[in-house]
Amino acid sequence: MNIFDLYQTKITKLVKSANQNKLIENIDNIEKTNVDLPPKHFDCDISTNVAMILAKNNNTSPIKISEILITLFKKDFSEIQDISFAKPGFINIKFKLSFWNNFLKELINDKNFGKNNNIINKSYLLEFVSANPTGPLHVGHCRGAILGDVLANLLLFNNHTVNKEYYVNDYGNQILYFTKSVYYRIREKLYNEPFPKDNKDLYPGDYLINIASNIINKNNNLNFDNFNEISTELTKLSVQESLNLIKLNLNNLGISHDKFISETDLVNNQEVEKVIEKLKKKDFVYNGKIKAPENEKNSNWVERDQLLFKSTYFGDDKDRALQKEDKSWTYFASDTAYHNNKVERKFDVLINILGADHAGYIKRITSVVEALSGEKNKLICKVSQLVKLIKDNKPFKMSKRKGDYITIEDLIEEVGKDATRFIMLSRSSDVEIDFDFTKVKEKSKDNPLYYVQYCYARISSVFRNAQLKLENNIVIDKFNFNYSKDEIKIIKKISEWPKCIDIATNRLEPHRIPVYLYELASDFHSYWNMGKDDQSKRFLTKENKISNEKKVFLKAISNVIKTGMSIIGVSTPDKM
RNA sequence: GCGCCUGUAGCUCAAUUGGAUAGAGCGCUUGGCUACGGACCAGGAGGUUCUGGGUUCGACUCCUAGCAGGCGCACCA
Repeated sequence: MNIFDLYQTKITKLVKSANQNKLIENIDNIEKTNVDLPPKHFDCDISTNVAMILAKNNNTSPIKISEILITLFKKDFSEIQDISFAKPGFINIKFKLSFWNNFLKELINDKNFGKNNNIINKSYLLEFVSANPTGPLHVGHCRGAILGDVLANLLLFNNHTVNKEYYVNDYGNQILYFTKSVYYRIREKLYNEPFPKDNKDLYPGDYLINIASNIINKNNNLNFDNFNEISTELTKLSVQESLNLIKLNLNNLGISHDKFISETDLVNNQEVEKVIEKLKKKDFVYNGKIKAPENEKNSNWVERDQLLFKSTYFGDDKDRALQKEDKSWTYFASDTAYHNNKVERKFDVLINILGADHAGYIKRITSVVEALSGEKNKLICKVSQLVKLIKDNKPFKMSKRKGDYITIEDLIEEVGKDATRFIMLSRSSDVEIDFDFTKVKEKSKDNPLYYVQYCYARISSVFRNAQLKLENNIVIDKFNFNYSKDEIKIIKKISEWPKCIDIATNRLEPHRIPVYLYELASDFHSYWNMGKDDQSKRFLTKENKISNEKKVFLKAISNVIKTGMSIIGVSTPDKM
């Protein structure tokens, strides 16, 4: 139950009937009203701006409107204890205890408390990670990976359908160089030939040695004497080995995709030609030249005639190349084919999670999706900003070349899966994260993750001491508890949970969940410590018994913590 | 030069789609453990929300013009 939505509906209804009874003449902008949380220093529970909204069109003052509405409220809503007007025009409502008792009664055994049951379910295609299959993932990749995974969890929690996909860029020059690198490592192993370290195009990382060994061991029928003869086969094997590493990384982070889509397959199945025909028919493809960029280092700019997509039509800076000089497809062309494939599968919404370094790509890919689907905003691109690594108080630049980078394996080993997920999620994805590797290791004790987990562990401990099981449903007939002000404060916080989920889902901003959970945990710890001075705030009696009132209170808190933590994909241990 | 992101307390960040007196953590500072687990809590100091203009009853939030930092700007992927 979202009490804010509930009251929004109630208020709208009330205003409409006031309108029919000629009490309020003009209610055109009734949609603009909202129901919100009042500031802390007001002794009330919810607040609405409806009087200010209606005052304008009716050419009157908010106080006049509020007088009418308050009278109606008092008549119709028995759960209201107090309702008042506050400058500059808010109506503040305070509920009776019975309201909060009913609220708890509804959510106490509801494992899905927070879910919005009123929204229309949609089908989503969520593409994320999609890192090149040329080696294991590094720390930079994992932010987007976690973001995507949690977005999927959020959408699923709200009953949407979600397909999680990984687009495998196993086509093009990078893959050719990667395969060649593997080839040289194989020759190094078999024939003792030194790896050409001065070739800047090759991948020097040590992990290639393992990949090479694996390929040799699994394929003793292959002849490695001539690269050209085995290049197709070797590409496949090398990509496969890379993907195994990547899947292992993702698995360590608790992430799994439903589907891996191969770029090579799309190209081999003529999907690129198909989509270009489709775009040509709509007159979005032509042969032409691109203008040189206006930066300084364009002295060696070569103007070429190329097959171009008319992305300027959709507001892009320039049209984008689909074909290279040698007539092979650009990355953008095959990605267009992939997105056409997505469009043809008829999802309601497409979402791509991109790293900040690919943000410049968004305009052209959303343009092409609009061209193909005829729908604006069919594709939503979510950018995850950089993770700035800091080591020993210095920025730490990762370099694959030097073998100087932090892998996901390092990270999980040092920090742990749960802490990694929690930290990566606790900031808005629009903001860069400082990830101080040294500090996170040292200070893992005062990590916000533990603060929230500790809350759950404390509640578990109370139930354990009372010989009860926290996960069992609570069976109580009468909810007429006399909660104190400090308890109501936490119950009110719980009532914000559905709103938090709503906003996080609608705006695709999962960071709101760890932020909320931290606040809830903070309120709880604060209450817990009150028990030291005040017997009535202790959960257990001397005989280790717990009252129904306290049982319900704790269960409600633990439900929200548990649900929230499972959405962000971290554990809630009973003991720490 | 252009595009995207960011600019809030000394530092790292929140701020419920435009609400009322802008909140946390760290750091600084004063207190609290014969414990329902102190991985905790209570208090204090700390703000011209980068700047100017605009819209609005109301702006950290929207518009506009700047300033500063980050990322990107070819046929790489």
